[in-house]
Amino acid sequence: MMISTKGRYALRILLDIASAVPTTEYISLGDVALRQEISMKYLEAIVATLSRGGLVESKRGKAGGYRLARPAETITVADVICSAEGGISPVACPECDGQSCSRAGNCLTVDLWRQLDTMIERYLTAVTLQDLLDSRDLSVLFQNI
Amino acid sequence: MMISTKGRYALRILLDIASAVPTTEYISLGDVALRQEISMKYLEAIVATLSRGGLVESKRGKAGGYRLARPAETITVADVICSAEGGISPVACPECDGQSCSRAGNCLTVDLWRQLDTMIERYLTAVTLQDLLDSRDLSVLFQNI
DNA sequence: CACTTATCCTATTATGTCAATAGGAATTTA
DNA sequence: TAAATTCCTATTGACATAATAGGATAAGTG
Repeated sequence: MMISTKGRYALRILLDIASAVPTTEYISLGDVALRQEISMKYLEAIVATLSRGGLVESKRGKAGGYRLARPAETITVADVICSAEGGISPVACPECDGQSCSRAGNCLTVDLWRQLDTMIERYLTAVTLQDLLDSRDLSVLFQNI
Repeated sequence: MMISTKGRYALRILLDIASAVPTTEYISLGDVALRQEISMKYLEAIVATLSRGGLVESKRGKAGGYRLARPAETITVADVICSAEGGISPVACPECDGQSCSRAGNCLTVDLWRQLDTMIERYLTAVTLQDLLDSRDLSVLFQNI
């Protein structure tokens, strides 16, 4: 789980779309496919989930396409990954939720994974699409978390 | 990739072994299996990689088993995950290494994933088996990174 | 020397998710 | 009507993970 091709592609796709000069313009997946060298069909599948997640708006038919549903400053990388992959947590931790946690030995690790989750989520929430578009130095954000 | 069952189990196994009262004692996988409720055979597979990674020492035959190869203070969670899963990076990033990075659009994301890797690795390197055994408050370590 | 308890070694299977593709239906514009 | 595009449902292939199986080797014990 965590960050697979789907998530990485989703981010690239959104950055591509967000680069449109009037941000109100609709970008077709055909154009994105050419620029990003990802197959149309796969793009469709990924964008569908982004659309369901409310990150992009679509317009069908000729001269249709996709555009961001919100300003790039308000869309975080966490939003993108969550939407594309249905979650961020790097640890699918069955021990955490429920009964099996009764064993004392396990619970030594629960806090570790929780803390890790928190950390990753904070970081990815701190970075927006606009930050990436501006090629901002992320190590600054990294310090401030 | 990232942290799968194998990695989580590996950590639990090592903590179990590390809990032995004289730390020089050899703990059999049979005992670990009972306490951790993991099948012997699966344990064997996981411990084999930990052994190859130099984290545990074994003793064969009757009254044999496993013990830590180094003090628990010197074994980090990063060591364990690396050994069990062959790496930590949550992003298998083919864009990062090599030719396809020529496209400018992609490179907006490379720094993000690098930074994330660094962050996770630092955190998991900051936590040792002993920290977990002591049930130390990890949020303190978390702040100091 | 047997016997028992272990680790070790090499396969194999089953499951599931990911990555990618395929074909066509619905919609909008010109 | 025609072209371009999003939408919808299904399917496939490949691969990694999770787990199991059977036996070989080693070491202690009576």
